[in-house]
This record gives sequence, C-alpha cells and structure tokens, in this order.
Amino acid sequence: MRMSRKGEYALRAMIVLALNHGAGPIRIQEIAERERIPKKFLEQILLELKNAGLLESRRGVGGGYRLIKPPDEITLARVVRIIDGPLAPVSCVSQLAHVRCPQQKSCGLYSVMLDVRNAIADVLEGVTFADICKRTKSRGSKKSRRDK
Amino acid sequence: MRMSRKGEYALRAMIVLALNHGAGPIRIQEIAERERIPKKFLEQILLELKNAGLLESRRGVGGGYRLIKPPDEITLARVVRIIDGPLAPVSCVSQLAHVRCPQQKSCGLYSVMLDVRNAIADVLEGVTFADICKRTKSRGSKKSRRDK
DNA sequence: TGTAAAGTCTATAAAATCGATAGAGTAAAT
DNA sequence: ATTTACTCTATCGATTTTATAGACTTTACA
Repeated sequence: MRMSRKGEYALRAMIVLALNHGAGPIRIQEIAERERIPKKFLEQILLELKNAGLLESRRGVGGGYRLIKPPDEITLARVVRIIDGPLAPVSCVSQLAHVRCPQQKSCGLYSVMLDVRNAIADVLEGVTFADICKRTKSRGSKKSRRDK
Repeated sequence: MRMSRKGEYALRAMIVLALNHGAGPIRIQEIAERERIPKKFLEQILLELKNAGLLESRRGVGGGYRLIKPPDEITLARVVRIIDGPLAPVSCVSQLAHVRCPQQKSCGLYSVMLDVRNAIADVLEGVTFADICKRTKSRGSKKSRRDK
C-alpha cells in the first residue's frame, strides 16, 4: 500500500513552499538541497504541480516557484492525486479507471476497498499544508501504533 | 496508493476458500478459473499463504487447499501484510523498515502518514473473511463516494 | 504397482514502473 | 550579451511486478 517516493518528494517540496509562502519565490535548487531530492527529478515534479495549477514560477535571476493559493487551501490529497494518481487501492473502486471487476459490485471486496479508499481520503483531504506548517513548528505529535 | 495485483489475487482466492470452508479442499485450478487468475501465479500466492500458516494443502487426487482457521478469525489485513508487506504508505511510519527520514519525527509529514497507516489498518483489521462472505451473499453495500 | 492428479519448488522471462539523469531550449534580469 | 533559472522531452538503468516453465513429490486408486 505504498506511496511513491515521487509523491513523498512532492509533499516535502510543497511543505517548503508553504513554509515560505508570502516571501519571494524559491529556487528548485534550494528545495532540492533542503530536502535532499535529486534536482532534475524535482524539476519534473514541480512542473507537474505547476501544470496542475498549484504553483506559479518565474524564470531567470530571482526566479523560482511559489504557491498560487495560500497553504490552508491546499490539501495533501490534492498533491498526492496529482503526482500518484487515485487514492484508491484497487482500480475497481476508482471512478476514473474503467475496470472489469469480475463480479463488479457484487464482489465482497468492493465495499471494503471503498472503505479503505475513503479512510485514506478522509485523512489526506482533512489536512492542509497550513496544518503541516503548524505541526512542523510546534512539533505536536499524536498517538503512535505498531505496524508490520 | 495502490495495492498490488498479487495482493488482490490473494484476497480473492481467500474469499473462494472462505466461501467453501467446511467442505473439502479446493484445487488451485478451480480457484484460478473462478477468479480468472493465472494458475502458475496463483500457485505461488497460495504457497506463500500456506507457509504463513493460513492454509493447508493436500496433494494428489481429491487434493487442494483449505483454510486452517475459520473465516471469522482471519482478517484481510493479515493477508495483505503477508503478500504485500507493511500497510504503511511511507517507510518512515513502519516499524520494520529502518529509515533515514531527514528530520525523523519532527517532520510534519510523519504524523499524517501515521494517521493514513492507521486508517488503512483500522479498516483492514476490522474485516474478516466471514464478513466478506456475508457481504458477498447478501450484497449489502454501503455508502459511496467519488474518487479521482 | 504404476499412473494420473494435484501440490511444491526454483528459475527465469517479460513487462511495467520507478527513480534518476541528460541536454537542448526559453524567458527574465541586469 | 550574459547569466540565471525554469521548460520540455527523451532516455536509461534498476527494480519490482506479473507471469511462465519445467522438473519434482506426494497421494489416490485402478
């Protein structure tokens, strides 16, 4: 149930941009160094986010990227969907992907996978980059659990 | 945030076995046909599930696979973890994978990803194959939502 | 007892995806 | 003009995923 590294890079880059929101644009290079992301890889990611309408850029001296909207209007879900596609764990519960689920909705898996998708979406749609910025500063961690 | 096809195959195969629990063993061939899963691929999957202690098998005429425990004692999470590994979307929130998250827990992403992992786990640990069997028969679907 | 049926095991192939890199191009600033 | 920094497209290598192959073992039963 993995998220791609690309998706994680995108989130980290967005956090940097959110923390800096209001100040001038930030260069790719700087984000890449701060988050230890391969620069050329990050270029592609930021371009995608720009083409999706999340970022604006300026070229040349003093150029770089910045958020178009304030951090509290951008959810993590938005970014993950742009970079990694649907949140749905299997294609049959995503509206976009047309799939030939053998028994369609009669299949018992369908509703569970729908629940999983919704659970993921609830978390990711409920958190904005403004929230992340707060957490990053105040470090207010939550409960913890095991995983395997 | 995809689950592998292998994981989905495993879940479907388990459902077939659960629906048949109490009757005799089921042949790989039969499961493969019913769920349209490549037989040789399914062999590997069932073997993994057997080695993990979920299934038992018999060879020769009249052989096949069956569940060791009743369906209401096996959660979907169990199967997904066996076949696909940790549920955690990024490695830094999984105990097993030792990772070098740049800022460790001070990173604002950490708690969100933990929430995602827990949300997934809550769903998958809360559903057994007995539940799925009920749903498959009675077709009691739930709420629906969009995804993209 | 021998033959067919079924699972077991390991290797490998084919395909897809991922992560990363390369390099030529364009726009902006000075 | 020159430098800086984003833009675009292609490609590469590695890994992972998905699938196939084939020889082997166990079991039933004729």
